[in-house]
Amino acid sequence: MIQADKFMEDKGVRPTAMRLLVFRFLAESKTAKTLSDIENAFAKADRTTLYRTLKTFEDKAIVHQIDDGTGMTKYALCEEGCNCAIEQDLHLHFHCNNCKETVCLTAHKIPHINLPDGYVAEDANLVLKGICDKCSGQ
Amino acid sequence: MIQADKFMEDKGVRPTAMRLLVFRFLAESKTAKTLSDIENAFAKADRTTLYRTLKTFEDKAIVHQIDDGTGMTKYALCEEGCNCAIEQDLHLHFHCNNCKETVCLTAHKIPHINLPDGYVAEDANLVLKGICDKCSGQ
DNA sequence: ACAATAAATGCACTTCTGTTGCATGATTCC
DNA sequence: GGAATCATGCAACAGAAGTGCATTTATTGT
Repeated sequence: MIQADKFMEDKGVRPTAMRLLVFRFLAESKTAKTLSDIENAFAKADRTTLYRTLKTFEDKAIVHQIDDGTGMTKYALCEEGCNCAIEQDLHLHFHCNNCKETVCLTAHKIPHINLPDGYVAEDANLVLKGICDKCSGQ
Repeated sequence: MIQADKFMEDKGVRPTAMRLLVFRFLAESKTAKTLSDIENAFAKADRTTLYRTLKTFEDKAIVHQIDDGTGMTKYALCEEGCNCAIEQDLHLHFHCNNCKETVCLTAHKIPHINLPDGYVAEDANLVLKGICDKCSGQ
């Protein structure tokens, strides 16, 4: 992992203490996290600050939002080379019905779909649900 | 369209006045509707009643929920032969960024995805976003 | 270094959707 | 007709998302 503060400055985000903590928390997470997850991870954190921190991160293509159908938006770090900034990085997400965690499957892109005449796709969201590798005992 | 009340009785749902209205409203809709949409369509309707009506419809496989990423769950009638009751009917949904409407593309099934070892898919949700046929002027 | 400016943070509050409890009204069954 | 069951409506709550504003912290220019 590169230096977090240098990385953030390169992205045009001031590396404050809180932001570095959030960044590192997400970096160490293997799964996508909700705002509440992050809030609970730091006892003294204010929800609004975290909310705006994540929004800033999103604007600067440091994290991307994930809507896995649980009703709570989750956040995950963009991978090296994730081009969320320019266009949507159309990898799919997997939500485990057992451990309730959601992971990015960055290697798996959403396949192209032939739409009826007149429909123009600009974005896509594919969420698979089932049992993840850890829960399937493999 | 078959008789709505007979259809509902076959499904095991008592065809009350409100339910028939909701059913007909959804039947006449080309797009998926939110609870608020339905609420606004009938001035004197109570939100709770509509909420439970939709829940009942869902249990009896008359409608299915759609999560198009807008944050509001939408509802659409199940098609003839839609097997939501037995298993998920994995058709995809299209959300228009222009008119904000969401439609079922029942003819388009979600393609099979090869997952990494240990992952077992049980369900899937694919939402494409862009411009619909009406808004693209075709 | 110091003032002026800009950015980040924290608190309070609002809004909106989804949801449940409970009392009342309508329907079915015997 | 009366009991039981189901549907409805009102009120209230929960949780997440979002906004406004004041305060603190950092940056800039001189």
